[in-house]
Amino acid sequence: MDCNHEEEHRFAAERAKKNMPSEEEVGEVCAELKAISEPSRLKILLALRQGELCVNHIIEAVGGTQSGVSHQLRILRDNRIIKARRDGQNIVYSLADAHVTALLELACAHLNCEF
Amino acid sequence: MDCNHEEEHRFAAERAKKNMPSEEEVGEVCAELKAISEPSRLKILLALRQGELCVNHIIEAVGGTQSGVSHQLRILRDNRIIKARRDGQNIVYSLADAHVTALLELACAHLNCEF
DNA sequence: TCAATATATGAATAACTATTCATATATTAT
DNA sequence: ATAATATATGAATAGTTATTCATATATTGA
Repeated sequence: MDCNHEEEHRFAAERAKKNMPSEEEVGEVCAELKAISEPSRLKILLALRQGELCVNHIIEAVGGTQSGVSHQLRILRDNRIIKARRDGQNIVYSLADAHVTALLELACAHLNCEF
Repeated sequence: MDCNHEEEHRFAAERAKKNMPSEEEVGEVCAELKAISEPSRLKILLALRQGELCVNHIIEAVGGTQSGVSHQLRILRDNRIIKARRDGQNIVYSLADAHVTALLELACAHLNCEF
């Protein structure tokens, strides 16, 4: 279990241990990332980069069933990735904030999906 | 199934559909994000922000079993989130590139884990 | 070559999650 | 009030994934 590396490694290990965020904090960041990390949900988010959309427009853009999309929307909403407002019969969804937008752009940056 | 919203919504829906990346592209981005989005793996990545670490140092920093950590390391390596080099008996891991570092920083940005 | 150490891996299980189906709620128009 | 439309939700299932245990591989030193 011992490591004969240079001193710098041991220091890095100690710093890492000392600075490791709590389980709770790690869990929060993971929950946010995980909400983004599923194809069906990522597609919804990519669609919303064009601007706010009501549910049937989202379904048009990403495909899938009404129920399925609605379930994914709930997960995204619960994780504050998107926000909803009612407009008559429709519920209109949009990206929650600039932080989410930035995450999306960075995630796509190394692909050619620069739309 | 029809939506009586303003014109701008319909345009957004059409743009979204037209610009939606392929299933394959979406899958690639998701795979990368998903690799980051598990507590055990995120902790490994946070530890590696301090600099390269060999496996037993990683175990020290994040906790868990040798086997468990090794399995997570493989997933991170397969997804090119981290890279490995051998140094004698040890394998030394580090973050793969600046893109990963940027993703991590952004993911943590809205928490207080600014270490 | 043998023992010791460090790391990896296959298989099994248990926990988690996406999807589907059926149904419920809420809004608008008649 | 009723019908029609839009959206949400609970339950069930099927697929996925993390974790554990046992074992394998690779490197070093004796």
